[in-house]
Amino acid sequence: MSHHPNARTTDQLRSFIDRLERLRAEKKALDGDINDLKTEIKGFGLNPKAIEKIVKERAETASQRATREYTEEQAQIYRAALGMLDGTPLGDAARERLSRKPDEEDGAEQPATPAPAAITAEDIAGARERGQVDFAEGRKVTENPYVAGDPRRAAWDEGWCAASGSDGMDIPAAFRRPEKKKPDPKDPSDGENPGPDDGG
Amino acid sequence: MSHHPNARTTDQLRSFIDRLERLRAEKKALDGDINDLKTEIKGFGLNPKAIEKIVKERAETASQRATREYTEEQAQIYRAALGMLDGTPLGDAARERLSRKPDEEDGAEQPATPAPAAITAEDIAGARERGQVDFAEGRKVTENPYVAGDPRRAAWDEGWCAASGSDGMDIPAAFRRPEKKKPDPKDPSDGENPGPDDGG
Amino acid sequence: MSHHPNARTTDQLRSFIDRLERLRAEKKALDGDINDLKTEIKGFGLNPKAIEKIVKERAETASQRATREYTEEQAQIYRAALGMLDGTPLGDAARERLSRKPDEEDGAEQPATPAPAAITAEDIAGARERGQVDFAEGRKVTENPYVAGDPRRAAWDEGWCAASGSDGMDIPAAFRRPEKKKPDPKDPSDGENPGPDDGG
Amino acid sequence: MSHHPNARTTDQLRSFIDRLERLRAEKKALDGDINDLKTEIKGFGLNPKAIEKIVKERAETASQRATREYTEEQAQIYRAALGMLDGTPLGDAARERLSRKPDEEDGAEQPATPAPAAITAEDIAGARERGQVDFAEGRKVTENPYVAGDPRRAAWDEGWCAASGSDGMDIPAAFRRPEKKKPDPKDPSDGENPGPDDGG
DNA sequence: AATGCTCCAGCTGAGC
DNA sequence: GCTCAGCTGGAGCATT
Repeated sequence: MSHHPNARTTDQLRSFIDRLERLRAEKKALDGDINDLKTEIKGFGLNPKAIEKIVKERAETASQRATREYTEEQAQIYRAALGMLDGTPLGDAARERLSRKPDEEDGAEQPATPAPAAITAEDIAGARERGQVDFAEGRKVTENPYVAGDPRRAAWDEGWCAASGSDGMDIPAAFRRPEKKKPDPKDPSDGENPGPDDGG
Repeated sequence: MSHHPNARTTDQLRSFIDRLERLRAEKKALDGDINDLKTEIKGFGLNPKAIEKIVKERAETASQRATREYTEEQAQIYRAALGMLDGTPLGDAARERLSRKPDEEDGAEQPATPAPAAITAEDIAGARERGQVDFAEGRKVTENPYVAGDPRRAAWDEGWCAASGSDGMDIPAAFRRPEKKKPDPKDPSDGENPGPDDGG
Repeated sequence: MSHHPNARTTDQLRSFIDRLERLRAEKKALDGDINDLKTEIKGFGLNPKAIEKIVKERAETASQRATREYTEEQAQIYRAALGMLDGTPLGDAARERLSRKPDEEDGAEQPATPAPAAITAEDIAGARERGQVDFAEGRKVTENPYVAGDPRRAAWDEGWCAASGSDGMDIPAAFRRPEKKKPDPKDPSDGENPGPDDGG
Repeated sequence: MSHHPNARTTDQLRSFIDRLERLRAEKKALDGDINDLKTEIKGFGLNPKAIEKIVKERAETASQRATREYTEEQAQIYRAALGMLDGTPLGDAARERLSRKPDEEDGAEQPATPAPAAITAEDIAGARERGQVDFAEGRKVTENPYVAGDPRRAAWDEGWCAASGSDGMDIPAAFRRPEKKKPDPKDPSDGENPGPDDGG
């Protein structure tokens, strides 16, 4: 007993507790940092929630993303069936899905995107460039020349946005979150263009 | 003490506990019912998750919906700026938002939807009907004649889906959830058309 | 098309949604009821949180209870080892646990409670009765004659409490929750007898 | 436009996203570390859940602790009233609370702990030492000479445990978590000394 | 600003 | 052995 060789157990216990507490503290600190960052984002005029959404998406694995999108497609199909499609037409994926014959169901890796046939990567790049040009020439973002379902449509969008982001304005208006002008919660001018009641 | 007028307190206590337990039990029972329902849905070949999504949306208040959509718009704008728009072009709302002049920011209730100018409720109804006809004539869902951004586009979609839902097939293929054909999780043929790994 | 035999799918979809919404609504209603009940309890002068605790305990299975208590014992032993035992001496179970020889660990169902040897159910009943008598004779609840670790101690407690509950006062003082006399959160007279800041 | 001074907005956006992702990653890493630690604890023969409990307690503010203990007291009183006191006699605080006159309710900072009158810090220290001595002399932990309610009781416990922790055994048996010897869930020898079904 | 509630993710025990 | 449902703890949100 002179040299209690295992007050060690108690020491270990103490050490475990210390380590646990330290780890929890670090986690808490990170929470603080994240909050600070969100504040900074808000202060900069951007929308933290939207950014978080993007971060979450980027964190998804391929299969998670697939599942999520797949579910969303089905939801859209159901909405259409129920007559709930309210100004948000079917997405491309849902559209493509509906156009399949029953027996070519999933698995069967057929051409997939039905129409665009001959669209190449260059076409895409071209569309992007054209979006930039169109912006420079004063066309509006609503004047995308490509039809929905055409992959070039998104590319043109990107080009237009890219150009619009480098035009000298400090923050493009649409990027900014509108001022918190406490909108009367009783009349959200429902359905028109709401703007936020920032907390949901 | 013959008539302890307030063993009542203890009785009350007991009663409170009983009531609480009963309520909690009922809640638990409902959880069970919901699970059963989901099983039934799955058994019927529909996707419970997608249905839940719809239910949730329908439960939203106008302002919640507004906020959610608004956040999504901004996220899309950010994605465009980052070059992440991957085949999913800008939604109408985001597009409309980007087309505004900085000074007509939100609040100012100007015409809102920019272009469609003269589109009336009748036009919408007509588009819906045309969707039904087009389905009957064998056109594909991808052949929606209306341009994105045009509200008639969604109406046509609805019409097409409504018609396609009453054509005699028992469950339209696209409604069904594909068989659980254990997709190799290593190769979700990412981006193509995944189908689900239903649990996510 | 005259007799779309399977607008049934859409009908089913609609029905599923209805049922889901109904179930969720019922659940929500129950939440409301529970809240009302808590309000009622508070209004009656009892402590809803404490009651919830009891309800939760009663809902536990034997094995859950066993596990919970076992964990608590170990926590107590650890606390003792760390010198954290702050006026809350070791519980009986922990005490009993510490007194075992290593090799008679658990499983081995030996006499278990070490000392009380000859205490019978009648002794317990007697102790309970004595608690009632002692209350009637004006003894204080702190004057429990049984030593800790003796099962009769709890029985006496129960008897005393039972008697004290039927003495004509409408709600025994200790049952009541003290008025919300906004205690200065800066000086909770920490450690003495705090009373609540009810939310925690 | 030669030096688009505010592709800066997009750059900022990118930066915000990077920072957010980094912070979230660090948090996730910490979760991993915590899990590793728990595994280590388990491997060492100690009970992670019990340790977590201690860590949580230590993290509590004074007022949180006060509230928690207060609620527990009331729960005990209610249990007593309901005849649920199952071998776990009233705690000191509850006992003290019950012994008050209605009008000296809380707030009024009267002597509080009723009896112990003259017990000093030295008495406490003495009791602790005596616990150590008693352990050395072979007394059992159940032979605590102090009556429940007496603060020296806990001190003696601590002393006894401290001594028992340095006696040369590597891990005192009671510290260890028993092996996972799949206890028959039908007969947890409920109420005796259960040992764990570790997860609850 | 603080607290209570709701939702979600991560973990744990059961079942094929 | 792996997946699945259930649960518990934490984070976000609404409210006062």
